[in-house]
Amino acid sequence: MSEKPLSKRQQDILEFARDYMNKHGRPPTIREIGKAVNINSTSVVNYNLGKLEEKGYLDRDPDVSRGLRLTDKAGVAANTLREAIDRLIKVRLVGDIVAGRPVMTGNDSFSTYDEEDIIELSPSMLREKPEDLFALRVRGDSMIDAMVNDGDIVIMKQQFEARNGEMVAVWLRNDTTTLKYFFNEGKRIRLQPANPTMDAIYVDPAEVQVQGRVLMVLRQTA
Amino acid sequence: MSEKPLSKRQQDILEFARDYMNKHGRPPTIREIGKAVNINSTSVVNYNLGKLEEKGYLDRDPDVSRGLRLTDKAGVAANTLREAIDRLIKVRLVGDIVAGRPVMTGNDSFSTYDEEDIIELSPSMLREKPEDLFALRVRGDSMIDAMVNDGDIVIMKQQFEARNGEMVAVWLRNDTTTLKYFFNEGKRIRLQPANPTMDAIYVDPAEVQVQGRVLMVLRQTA
DNA sequence: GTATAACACGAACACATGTTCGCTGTCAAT
DNA sequence: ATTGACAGCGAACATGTGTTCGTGTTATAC
Repeated sequence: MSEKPLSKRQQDILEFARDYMNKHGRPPTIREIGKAVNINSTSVVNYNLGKLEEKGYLDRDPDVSRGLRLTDKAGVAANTLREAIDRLIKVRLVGDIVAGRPVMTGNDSFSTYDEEDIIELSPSMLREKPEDLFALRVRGDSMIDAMVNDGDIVIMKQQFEARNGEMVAVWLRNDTTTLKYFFNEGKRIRLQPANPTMDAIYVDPAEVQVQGRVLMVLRQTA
Repeated sequence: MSEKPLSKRQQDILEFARDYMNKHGRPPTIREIGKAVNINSTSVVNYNLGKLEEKGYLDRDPDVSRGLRLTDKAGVAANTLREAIDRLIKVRLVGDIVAGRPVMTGNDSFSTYDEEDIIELSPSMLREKPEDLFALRVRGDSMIDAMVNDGDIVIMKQQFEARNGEMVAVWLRNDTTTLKYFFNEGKRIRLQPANPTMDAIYVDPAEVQVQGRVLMVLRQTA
């Protein structure tokens, strides 16, 4: 492992490339790098990119425009996670989930929902279509029995039916939305809190509307 | 909102672009799309890209090579999130956290830790360096009072000191690692469980070793 | 001093790539 | 039959972009 430090130019190039990719979703060209880092000659940029590749900060595809990729050594992995989460939250946070009210969504997910649409969704479809994912921010501590805090973000997959044992968001006829484990016991449906010290509730199937399955719970304490 | 369905070709283009970007980290060129979707003429690809842009599935930067970006409508956000999480977990899951044992890490984080290294880390450094992030998978339900389940993944930032009110992973001299809210009360340190029905424990500062601050809790129920 | 390597510059080149244009075919509406 | 919108084709063009080459500069070692 050669521990040659990066020159200022090389650091600038790395930083610019990282920002550029975050901003534009594609790698920069040699000339774009040059302009940003005040290098007039494309060959100099090319030269330094070669050095960065030697040192393992990026990969290059020869003869391909914008053919460079930052490696983990250049510090992308953790960043992309945070940005992806930020983005998901910004884009797909379709509503809040509050005890005492049904889930309200602005536009596309549940508002256009229609009884007629409760058709069987094939499991493969669900796996393949990430568009069905959405996120809800939990307000209040009504979900505390599901180990979900005030402020937590629940990432769900939209589906209107549930299999036994899945944790789902259900809307009850008494205008309450909760997160519970779902068990269909034939004549009635058992909704089991995640907290074992709390009792299950039993409801008539007609009074239950499954809204989605809980895939992930996110809690930010920063 | 025109609800024209996408033609087969346009669906193929979207899918190919998504895969290509996941694989190569850069958008494809018109000709690459053409080859993948069996279109011989670049103008036809161009035409369909225009249609897709009209319908809001992507953005294009004119006169820029590989100047196309998929929008959220095309279902990228959720994908990148999942991949980023997978990647982070794969790369940075440095160990398990089990009640009754201190945190064990294979290589770089805590194992090389030395008493001498407990030096003040500037907050700005922490903000700037995403390398300090790491993840732990919680085993057992000893953290249940912190609203953290068996199997949850805790994303932490390595730090050896804590400010009051932060949720931290602490290692106690009795060989226990727990997640608690941290309060330094001078002579003693109060460790407060997240669950309000549980009592705080008080420990001597010499017996407490802060290992990191909890940034995020991840629970996958899929 | 000279030699050598690392770094930088600018110009020229080759080809990759987005854009444009004329043409054809299909299909539904008139 | 005619029109017009839509979809597709192929060729030509202008420009974007990676590559190469000769040269110059600076620092270090001999």
